[in-house]
Amino acid sequence: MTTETPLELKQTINLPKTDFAQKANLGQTEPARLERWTEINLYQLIRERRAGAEKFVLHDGPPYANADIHLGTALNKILKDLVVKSRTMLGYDAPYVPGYDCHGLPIELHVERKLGAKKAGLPAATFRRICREHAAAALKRQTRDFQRLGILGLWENPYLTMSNQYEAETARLFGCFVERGYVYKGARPVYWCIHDQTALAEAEVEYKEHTSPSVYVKFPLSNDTVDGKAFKREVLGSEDDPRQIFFLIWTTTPWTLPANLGIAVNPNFEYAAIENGAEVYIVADELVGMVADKCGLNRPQVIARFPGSRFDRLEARHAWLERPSLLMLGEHVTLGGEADAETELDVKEAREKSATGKAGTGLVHTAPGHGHDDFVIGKQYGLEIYCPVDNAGRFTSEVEHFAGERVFDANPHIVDFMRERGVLVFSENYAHRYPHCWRCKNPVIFRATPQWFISLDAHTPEAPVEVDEDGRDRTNYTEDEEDAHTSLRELALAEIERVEWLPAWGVDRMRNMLKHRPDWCVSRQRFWGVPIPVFYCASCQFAVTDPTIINHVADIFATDSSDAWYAREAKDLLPAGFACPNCKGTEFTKETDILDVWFDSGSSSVAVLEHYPELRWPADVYLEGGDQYRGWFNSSLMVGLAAHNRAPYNTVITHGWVINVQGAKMSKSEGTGVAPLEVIKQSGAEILRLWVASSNYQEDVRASDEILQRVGDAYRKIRNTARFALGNLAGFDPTRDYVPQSELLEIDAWALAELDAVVERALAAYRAYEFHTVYHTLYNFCTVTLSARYFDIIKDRLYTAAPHAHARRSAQTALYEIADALARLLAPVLVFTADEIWENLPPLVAGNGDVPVGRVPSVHLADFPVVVGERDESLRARWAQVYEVRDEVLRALEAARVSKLIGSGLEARVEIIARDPVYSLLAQYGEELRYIFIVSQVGVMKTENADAPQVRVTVARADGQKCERCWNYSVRVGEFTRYPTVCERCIEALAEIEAEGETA
RNA sequence: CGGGGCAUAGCUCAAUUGGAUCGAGCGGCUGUUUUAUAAACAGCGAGCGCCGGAUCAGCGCGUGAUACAGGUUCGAGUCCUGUUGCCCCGACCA
Repeated sequence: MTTETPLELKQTINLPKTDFAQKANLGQTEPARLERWTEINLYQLIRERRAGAEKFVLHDGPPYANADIHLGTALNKILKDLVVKSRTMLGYDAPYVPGYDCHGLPIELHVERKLGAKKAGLPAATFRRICREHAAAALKRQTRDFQRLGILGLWENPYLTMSNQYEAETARLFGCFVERGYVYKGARPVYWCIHDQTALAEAEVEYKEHTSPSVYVKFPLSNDTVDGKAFKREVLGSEDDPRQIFFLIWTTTPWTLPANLGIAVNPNFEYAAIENGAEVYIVADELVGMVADKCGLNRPQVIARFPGSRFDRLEARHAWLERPSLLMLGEHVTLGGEADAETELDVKEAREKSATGKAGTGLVHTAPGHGHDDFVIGKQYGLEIYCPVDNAGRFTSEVEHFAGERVFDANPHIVDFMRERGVLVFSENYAHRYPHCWRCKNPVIFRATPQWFISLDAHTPEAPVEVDEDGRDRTNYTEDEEDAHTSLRELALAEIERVEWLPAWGVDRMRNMLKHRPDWCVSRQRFWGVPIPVFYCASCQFAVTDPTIINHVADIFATDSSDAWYAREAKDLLPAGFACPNCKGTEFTKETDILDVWFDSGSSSVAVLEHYPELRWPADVYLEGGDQYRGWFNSSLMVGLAAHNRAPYNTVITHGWVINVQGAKMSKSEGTGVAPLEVIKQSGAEILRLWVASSNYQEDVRASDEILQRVGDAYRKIRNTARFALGNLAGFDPTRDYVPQSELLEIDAWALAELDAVVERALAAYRAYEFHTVYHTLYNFCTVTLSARYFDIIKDRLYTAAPHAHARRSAQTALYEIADALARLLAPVLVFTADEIWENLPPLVAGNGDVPVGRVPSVHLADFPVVVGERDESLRARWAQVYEVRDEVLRALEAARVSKLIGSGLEARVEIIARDPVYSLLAQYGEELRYIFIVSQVGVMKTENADAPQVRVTVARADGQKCERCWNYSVRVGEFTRYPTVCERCIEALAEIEAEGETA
């Protein structure tokens, strides 16, 4: 018996103690931690630690190095980081090499705007240098922001599509396509300014009001073909009927009529044949009235009706030229009447307004060289991409009657001409929005120009392809038995079936796209990109497309960058002594087109995965937004097939778009956007990361202030849960105090069984890339299992038992396992907080052999917890029932509280009358029940009455006095002279504490 | 217009793949504790009647709900058809 004075009771309570702050202050602590990671070079440490482990390669789709990051970019990068970190902790060696897409039009446009008038006369090389600097600056800012998000990767050496090595590889890969015979030169309509004599990108045209002649023109049915005769018989009853059948078309660009090669109809529309004297016109049934009004036909008699599909491949004659015009089926044909307008915008506007009856006949004049839809359908039907208009917008000599005239000047002449010929049914002026050049403000035209294409359907070198004045070339095609006869499209369609798509509908979307996509036009009439490495013989115009030459050029790019294309003469880019294979000429000019930037980024799998030693081809995972089905997933697939006959990815994951609460698209201009950098500044990157993890990214993801508020609440709950565990581990030395499984108190064993189930669920979810399941599992575990139940119950034991007491060590053992597992499971999501938890776990000091000594310096170097399995499921089931009874008790306590019987639950004595299964369950726990229910006394009685409720709970005031130390009520308070205000339980604890001379 | 997707509580998500009356957490409201304290825990969630001045409790009745409308099925959030709304792609935004 000690003779010292009694202890201060408050000092004998083991209150939580930890450096793990309650308030996260993420805005400040995150950057500090990032700095520490940089100091120890955490990413490299992870690489070293995983060296030799099985590889897992996520290949980063390069964001465009133009603007600053927005919420969508953040979502994309955080998801990738979740994949990389979780695979790492699952034991893989999962390196992450980020990249940037550096070439392309948006940067050019940006630079042009900045330069303004100064751009004129600037050498291409200088212009490219400025573009390069702009991209470099943008990607630097992006890198800083990505790192701030807590994303670990090879930030000091990302891949850049504008690096020498990358540009060289891009050129070589173009050579691969050439070698396989997929590359050809064809024509394709682009916006063309006849004033500046240059191609324009869509972003470079402006739409303004413009008045065009609107004309209705009749194209006669060919009466001398078999099909034509049959059709005539169908309409008029006899092929000898003197009446002539005409297809009535409408257009606002009469100057494109000389290039007419076809007429498109919608296969799903009804068309009518109407009589006008000795002539019969075919127009869309719905538009008969409108057309008749306009064209001044009285009381048109409908003599027959057909679905549009009936006209497929019928032949009409050109309105005045000795040339056929082919009837074709196209879904782009609308009744709005504007589908044959020569601009995309007109078409779109018509669609949006779903305008009816403004103009049109439902039959669309088609000139494949002068319109986008025309081009697509023309290709489909094998029409020539015919464009008899030169750079200056003048008709070429082959155009009868109008050769040499500028197209806009020719318009009225053509109208007059048609009127004289009697092929014009009606004309009027038509005001609409029409594209104009953004620089010179003149109206632009659609004009087919020579372009390089990659064929989706070429099977062999001899496959028929389009030829233009430059001819085509198929050098050095190697007869590779296996795939020589397989087209890119076929290869691609077969390959995507082997790829795993998440979500699964991705394969449908991809298949659909591949089936219908046109040949890939890889030419861009621009400067900021990888030049198409092709030469033209100065004397015979022969196009040199030779993989050997291309590789020679690529070697130059590798050392001098593709700027060399602009800085050097053709002869300095060709091997010494190279002569034209066709005419032996030795003078060459360079191709001026550059490659489509999708070719750049599509090349990344080879250019990056085969370049960085830590990576490998193919990638395990691509993960991008759903817009990339047509973009990067597609171009990467093409390049993969050309290079290695295989898709460059095993799994493709897509995420949805970020939208606001109303489900509308995020828009900065409307103020509905959430700025990621703002969120980071105010709440921390963790909140953004937790938001990503909480959302089901396979659908569109919602973001708003309220949602982020909720996520912030959740963060604090998780943080406090961890803090409670850490605080109660003060003084716990795992190597000394750890209680073996078999000696744990039952509820502690239960908590660990629950933890194990959580670990199992979380790991399965991580493996399946279902991060929101991880989040909900962990969050639910924190709120319900731990905070509301386990922690609340064990508080009494942790605080009031003697520090060394077995019961306390038992709880601490569970807390230790929980905190450790939480840190690991949270690490991919809460990268900063998990590391902070990790640091605040009790130190592992001198070991006794059972527990490993020391801990890796960061949780990101650790593995996920291991699933024990073989859980005692009966334990979990039993406790589930106990908690059901507990809920009943809590309800009863609340009622007692409302009626002012009690305040704190410890002021209560609970009496339970239960029927059997429940009674015997409760009986097992006996004295424990008061701790489980957090009341001072519990009495359990059995009833045999089958009419009684299973459980009946009544509440009374607890007997005895409140113990000053543990606040439980006991009739024995006051019995103990040394500590007269304390209960029998505390007396024992105090005795132990005094004996050991220890406080918490 | 075409291709693809989505729609469950104010918010984030479940629902054993066609199984019974659709759930959890959060938020909200109302309280309790002051030993996780810038915290923790709990209860509550249409309405009507018994009910007569009001409140609480109890008991009883009973309604509704997976965007909307149909269909298949013994049975549908889940499968089919259509409609509406929103998103993505066809326009170089992830």
